Amino acid sequence: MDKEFERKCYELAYLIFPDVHETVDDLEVKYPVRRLKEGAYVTRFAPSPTGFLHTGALFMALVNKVLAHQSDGKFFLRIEDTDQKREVKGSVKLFTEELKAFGLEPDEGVVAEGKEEGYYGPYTQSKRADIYKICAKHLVEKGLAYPCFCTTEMLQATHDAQEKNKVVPGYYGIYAKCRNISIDESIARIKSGEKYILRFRSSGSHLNKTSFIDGARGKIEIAENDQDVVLIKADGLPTYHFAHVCDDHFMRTTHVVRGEEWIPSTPIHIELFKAMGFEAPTYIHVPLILVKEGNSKRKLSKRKDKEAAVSYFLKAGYPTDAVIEYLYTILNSDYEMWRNKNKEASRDEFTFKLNKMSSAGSLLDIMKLNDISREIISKMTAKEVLENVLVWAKEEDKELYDLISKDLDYSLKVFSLERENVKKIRKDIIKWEDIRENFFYFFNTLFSQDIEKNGYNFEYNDKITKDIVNNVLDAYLNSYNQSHTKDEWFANMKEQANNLGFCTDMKEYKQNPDKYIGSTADFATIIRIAITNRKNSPDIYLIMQLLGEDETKNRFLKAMQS
RNA sequence: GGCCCCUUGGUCAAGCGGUUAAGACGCGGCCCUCUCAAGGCCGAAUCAUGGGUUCGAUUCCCGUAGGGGUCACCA
Repeated sequence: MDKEFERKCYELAYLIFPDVHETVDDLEVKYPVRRLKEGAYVTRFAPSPTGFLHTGALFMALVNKVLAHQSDGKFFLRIEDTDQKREVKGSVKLFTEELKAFGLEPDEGVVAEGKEEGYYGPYTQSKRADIYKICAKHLVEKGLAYPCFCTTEMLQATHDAQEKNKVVPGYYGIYAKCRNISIDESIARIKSGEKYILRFRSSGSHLNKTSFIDGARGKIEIAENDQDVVLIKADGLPTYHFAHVCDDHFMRTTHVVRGEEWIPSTPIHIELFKAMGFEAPTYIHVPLILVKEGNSKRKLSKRKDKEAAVSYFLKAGYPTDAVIEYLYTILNSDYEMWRNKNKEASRDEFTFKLNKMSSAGSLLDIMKLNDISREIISKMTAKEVLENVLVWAKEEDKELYDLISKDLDYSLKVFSLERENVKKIRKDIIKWEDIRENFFYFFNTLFSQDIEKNGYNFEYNDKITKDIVNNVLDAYLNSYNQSHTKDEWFANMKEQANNLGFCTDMKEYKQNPDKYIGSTADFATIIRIAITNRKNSPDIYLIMQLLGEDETKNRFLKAMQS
């Protein structure tokens, strides 16, 4: 009887997979266990090519890479393209380029569009059909997989009835209609050309509990799987569940890092690994990155949140290093502490610990990222800033790129402003996008554009009238001397201010504001606006030195004529 | 709804039975100052809730609430 059943299973397997001659054992030989140092992690990043790289995915890739590299292991990239309907072309190119931009390029696998490296490939699921067939055939032979002839409508009807009767929905037990079809009948129906898919024959029960040790969370207890999940879809490609098992076994993945949304389906995977006779990897479920909406939190959504796409950070010009540094702070709870003690150290010196990984979802904190980014940029030399800005502007702000690259020596001086040879480095750039607003007045074209668009923003009031402004500018222009030192320059400004009725003693001014037109600060503000058309700016002395005497004087004249 | 995960200030969080409950970002104030950014100093702000266990609970156990996830021939 058993022998007879076994024979029939083989017959069915042969009928379904007439062209498959290799066996699972052949694959074991073809993809041998990796020869790596004891304790080395083999991890992977396995996105679906659906159009854009999600910020949460970047986080996942980071965890994977850090774990692998910290243990002298391997980190590979696999493309999970078994859902052809959702596939967006160009995704692979985008993913590989963006990962590279953040320093998260894989050691193995899909390294660029149309380019794979490594001995465990192919690393694109749609090219692995043969492997899945071999594995599926193996299960059919063992009686652990069977053809299912149910139509989508039938499945839907069952599902609805289950919902109505408040029983656990799904394809299992008595609801698994095709599970008990005899092999003879299955063979006959397949031969007659009836359409079918392949399902797993689960031996579990949701009444029983099973558990697994999550690498970050510890023991997780959960109901056993009893669903006869689909293994091979009508299009001949495997479902995620089956592909995951076949791929991660034969790619010899040791640790699967994935989002916590996968916890509920882990029992399926564990049962599948067991059915195939494979050892399951260690699962590490990481929290989702959330965003605040009203009083609650939700997953970063690509439709609502621009930050959900990694490309946002690239476009805005955040140094990729800043984004990674920020991600580290939510990756390991003691990272910030470590960073404060080791300000100059490389991140590679930090030991990432799985048990220090937060298990609650974190809110994406743009303010924090901004702070980190500002700090990182403040540590760059003018030359580094220039190089970074050029790379960014070339892609994102062509006009700015042309202006900056026209006179590199001048641009370098501009970026040196309050950056080099100073005690206190200016910290007002968060991302390269900010460069335009912070430095536009150094470029005549942009300065003129600004005046044209906004006019001068002198803040006239009862005391500071248009006449006063013109008097200030006139007096200042006439006394202006480009060769003044900073002290001479300041002394001169005070003198001019004093002559026109401004108070040059702040304490005195605060006590008797009515006696004066304004203070030195007000006087300086008028000068500042003439030069930059902004109320706030870095040291105006330095700005005028950089602009040069002619341009400085031009700007005073221009302001007076307005 | 079933099942699972999570819960310390606005945010990221340290804490592992006894603490004035760290630190960082953000916020407020003051100082410095030609303005801004920065910097210095100071400050406000947290253990979701109810029961246990204990001499003592933020910490251990149970329940409740809240948030999130998941229940496809998607991944």
